[in-house]
Amino acid sequence: MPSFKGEYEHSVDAKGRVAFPAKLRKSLNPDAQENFTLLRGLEPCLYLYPKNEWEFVEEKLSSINSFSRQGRTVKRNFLRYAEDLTLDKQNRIPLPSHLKEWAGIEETAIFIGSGERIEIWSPEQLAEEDASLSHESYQELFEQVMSDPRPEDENGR
Amino acid sequence: MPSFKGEYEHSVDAKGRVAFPAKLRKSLNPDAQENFTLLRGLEPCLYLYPKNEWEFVEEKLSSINSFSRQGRTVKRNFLRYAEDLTLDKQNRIPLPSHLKEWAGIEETAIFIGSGERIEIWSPEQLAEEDASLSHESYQELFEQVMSDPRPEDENGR
DNA sequence: GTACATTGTGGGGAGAAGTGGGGAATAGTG
DNA sequence: CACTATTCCCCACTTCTCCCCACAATGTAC
Repeated sequence: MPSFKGEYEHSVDAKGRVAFPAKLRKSLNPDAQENFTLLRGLEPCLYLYPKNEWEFVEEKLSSINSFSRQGRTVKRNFLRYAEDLTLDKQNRIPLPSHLKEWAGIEETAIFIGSGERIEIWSPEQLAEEDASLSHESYQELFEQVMSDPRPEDENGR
Repeated sequence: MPSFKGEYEHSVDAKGRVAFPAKLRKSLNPDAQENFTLLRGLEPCLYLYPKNEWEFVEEKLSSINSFSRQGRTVKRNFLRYAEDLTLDKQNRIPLPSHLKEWAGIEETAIFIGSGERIEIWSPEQLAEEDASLSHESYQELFEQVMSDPRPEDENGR
């Protein structure tokens, strides 16, 4: 199954709508039917999961113990900022204002295909993230991660 | 299965299109059906994977944990600069402008068959890379890499 | 050598994608 | 209940991508 890839910069209009990139649309699983879940990422960006991939995330979440302090904390703070949304007839998504503000997205949004999910960044936050990653350190990290078999972690999403 | 080999120099036209070398075309797996993924290389060149080879790369990527910091950094920075593309009816590929600029490719592109993938270089960057590799150091490196059995690393792509 | 096929190179334009606005329908508030 | 705010639907325009065409150069077969 093809995964999301590429970087696309689009305008966010006055109503908070932004076009979902046509090339990313081609990588959507037909079962997902343009239904997504959008939430805060671990960096200052948003994570956009199509429905079929979000189901794996929920499966993982449901295996967490809701009665442990750690489990409750993770579930609460992961899910409280999540929202379901769908593409409109012009293939745009409405960015909820609380998520847009949190990620610092104003007039421009950058979509980054990252395998099973899509990240949505503001140009400023992305530039900061990029500035903190040198080519040398990326190269080392790449070689380390790509040559590391680590079969135990293979279902992490 | 035959692998890509050889070096071919072609013109890039004003629309960013460049002919895919006919001899490399003969080494394509018919299953790939002229579908490719193009991305930034680790050196200042582009990597072009036919679909069937890219699938192995994606398989490796999907085994990386998207919730670990290292995992998500690698996925983001590897996939954000990747794009799917297909040959047109004249067997040309459209080089996306962001990749073309990054690799310093202007009016001429050099294709280098490198086994399971193809590298695309600008003449200037290739000349620099060549200048920094003396025949002696290449010879040593060659003997070291080719005489090192290391079967664990053989799936790296 | 010639004739034909294949490969490489460049241009025009139709259709897809991106962008923005108005107004109807729905949800929220007092 | 009435009023306001938000969401959703539809439309229109601009820009970009991709399809098609044509010609020149090179390779292959006879």
